[in-house]
Amino acid sequence: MTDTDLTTHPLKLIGHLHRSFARIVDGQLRELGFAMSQLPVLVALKRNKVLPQSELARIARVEQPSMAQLLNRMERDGLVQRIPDPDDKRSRLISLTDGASRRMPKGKAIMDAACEKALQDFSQADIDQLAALLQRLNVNLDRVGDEADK
Amino acid sequence: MTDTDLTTHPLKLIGHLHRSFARIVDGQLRELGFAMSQLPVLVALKRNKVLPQSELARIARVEQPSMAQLLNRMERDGLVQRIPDPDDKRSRLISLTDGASRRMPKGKAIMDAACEKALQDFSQADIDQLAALLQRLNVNLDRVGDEADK
DNA sequence: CTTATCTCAGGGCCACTGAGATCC
DNA sequence: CGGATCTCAGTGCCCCTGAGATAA
Repeated sequence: MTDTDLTTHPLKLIGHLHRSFARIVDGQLRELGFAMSQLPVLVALKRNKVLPQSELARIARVEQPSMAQLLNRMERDGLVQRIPDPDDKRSRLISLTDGASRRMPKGKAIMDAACEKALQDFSQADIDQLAALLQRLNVNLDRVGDEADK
Repeated sequence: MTDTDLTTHPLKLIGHLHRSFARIVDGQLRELGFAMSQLPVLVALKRNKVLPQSELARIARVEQPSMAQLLNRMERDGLVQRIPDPDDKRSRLISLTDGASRRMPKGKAIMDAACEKALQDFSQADIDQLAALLQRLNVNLDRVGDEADK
């Protein structure tokens, strides 16, 4: 009776889940100088070496000024550097600093350890099933969001 | 190759999911004067009529000053009222305003509609399975969080 | 005196909008 | 010129810590 909403609404569970996870991981990452909101940026730059701000905003799905602000903090904290784009003088290209690159594996280890603890009693089949269900949810929500954008 | 992390880490999917969902629902709720972070408070007060601030902080799992600030905004927006606790002169009791009570069903309808869209191609078995998996995750994360508190 | 409840002050983060500057 | 890219200024929300006031 008291928690019917919770069980019938997976989306509320997800909110709670996200907060718990953020609490745990964010606290540990902060000791390394990282933050969860930076992860999409860090991962994208790890893969692509160099990207313009607009592309990072697209990847992280935030507006451009939001990304600029995030990159300001990351630059202040010595995680990224901005260098002028030789091909487009309006734009600057973002890349990871050596320090950030060096600390990335440690950050990944923190994430992995947290994931492992969270999934400790899950079989591989459980994990696969969960991932499949969540991906379907993601597809649905993305479609709704795109429709709302019109 | 490009999104191995995403599929192997349900917890990243959840982050993305939470953001997409918040985007959609928060926007619609705001037109009603509600916000997602207020939901735990609104629901708890709907059930219990009257609660002290400390209890609300515990339910929403935030620190007390954070809850005070949230309640300040909610009071400013006419969602809750604070009345002196006759039994404890340190404390004030929080309750929903009539206006907020009246608008709650409409807010719930927004949530339900969003959930339905998100889950539109899910069978009942899918939903049950998803809820079960998410609840196991929640239990694990709560335990990790409690351990970290020491 | 100790503990519980709440307030105040201040800070950080993340996101937005609106208004430019600069360059393609 | 029109459009793309980024910056600047201002706002709001949400969460935190630390330092009180006041009452149990």
